[in-house]
Amino acid sequence: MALRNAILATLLDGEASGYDLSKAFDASVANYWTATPQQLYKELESMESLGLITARVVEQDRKPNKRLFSLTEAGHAALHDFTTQPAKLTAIRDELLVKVRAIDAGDPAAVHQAIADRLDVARTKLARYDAMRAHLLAGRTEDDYLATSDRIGPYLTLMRGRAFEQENIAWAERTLRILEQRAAR
Amino acid sequence: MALRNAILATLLDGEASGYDLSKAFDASVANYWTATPQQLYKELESMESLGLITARVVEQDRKPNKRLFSLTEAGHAALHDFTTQPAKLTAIRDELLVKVRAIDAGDPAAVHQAIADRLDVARTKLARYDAMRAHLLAGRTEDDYLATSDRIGPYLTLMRGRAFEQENIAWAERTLRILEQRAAR
DNA sequence: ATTGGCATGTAACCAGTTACATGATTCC
DNA sequence: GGAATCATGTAACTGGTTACATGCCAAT
Repeated sequence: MALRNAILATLLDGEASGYDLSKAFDASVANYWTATPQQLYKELESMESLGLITARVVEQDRKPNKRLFSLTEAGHAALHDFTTQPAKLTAIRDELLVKVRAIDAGDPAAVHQAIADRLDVARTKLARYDAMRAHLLAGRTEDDYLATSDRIGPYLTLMRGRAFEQENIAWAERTLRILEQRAAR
Repeated sequence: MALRNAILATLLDGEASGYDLSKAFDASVANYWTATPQQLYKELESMESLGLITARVVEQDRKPNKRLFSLTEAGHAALHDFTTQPAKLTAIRDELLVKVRAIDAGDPAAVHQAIADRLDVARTKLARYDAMRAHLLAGRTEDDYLATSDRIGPYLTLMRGRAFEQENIAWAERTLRILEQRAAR
C-alpha cells in the first residue's frame, strides 16, 4: 500500500514509465520513498488492473518501446483518500548507526571508513538536491515560489531531504573528528 | 540479518530479556533500529540456536519468569565481523513525506494535521533523547565524557537521533507556517 | 570488444506487520 | 472494574531484496 501511494504521488508530476519511476525511486536520489525496479513493475501492473493508472505505449526509434503511466480519476481519488488517513510512526533503521553503536566492540578503522563513505554519499546527495531545488525555483526567490507556485509538495519534501543530508554531513564530520581524537590517545 | 546485528549491538549494554529489547526497539524511543516484540522473540530463538547468545532464566515473584540473553564469544565475533562489512545505502521511506508530496492533490487540512502530529512526536522524542543524554553524561561535560568513557557508540547514535528530531521539528514548524500562509490567501 | 543506458519482466527468498492468544499483578 | 505492565509466544499475510533473464543502441 505504501509503495502504491508513493507511485500515485509521483505521477502527479506527469506520466512516467516504469523505468522513469525506477530512477525517481532509486536510493541515490529519492527524498521521500525508495523502491527497486522489480517492485515497481509488479506494483504498476496491479495498479493498472485496479484502474488507478492507465498506460499508453510510446514507440521510439533506436530505443525500446515504453509504457507511460498516468493517474486515472480513481487514482486521484485514492491519493486524496490516502492523505486523510492517519500516518504511523516512521521507523528509524540505519545499518551505519548499528555499526557505530557497536564500535566499542568492533573494528574502529572499518567503522571510521563506513562513516567517511556515508559522508561522501551525503555530500553528493546534497549537491543533487541543491540542483533540483534550483530547477524547481527556476530563478524565482523561495518566497516568490511558495506564494505563486500551484504545487508546493515536491519542494517541501525536497527541503526535508536536504535538511537530512545536511545533518548527515554535520554528524559524520563531528563523529570522525571524535574518533580520530580517541585513536590518537 | 540486519535485526540480528542490531540485537547483538544492543546486548553490548548487558543482558536483556525479549521484553527489555522490545522496549528498546520500540519506535517511540529507538534511535538506530526498530522492531516489534514478535520479530524479536523469533530472532532471539534463532540466534540462541546458532550460539550467538545464551539465555539464563530468572525467577521473579509477582512477575512472570524471564529469560535474560547475553552475547557469547561467537556473538561478539559476529558483531565484530559485521562492523567490517560494507554498508548499503539507507532507504528513506516516510509516509508523512508521501502525504506532503501529494498535498496539492490531497486534503490540505488533513496533511496539516499529520505534520502537526509529527511535530508533537518529534518534540516528545527529543525530550526523551535529552533525558537519555543527561543519563549517559552523568554530570560530566561532553568533552570529558568523550575523552574518558570506555564506550562511545551509544552516545554517538543518540546524537544522530537527536539531530534528526531537531530537524523534524524545524522542518515541521516551517512547513506548517508555509501552509497557513497559503491557506490564508 | 566491453561498459553503460534504455526498457521490461519472473521467481525465490527474506524481513516486517498485524492479528490472535495467555495469564498474573499493579495502578487508578 | 478496567487499563497498563510484565512476559512470551504462534500464524497468516504483506512488503521488500536478490538473483536471473532478454535485447538493442550508443559511447569509449
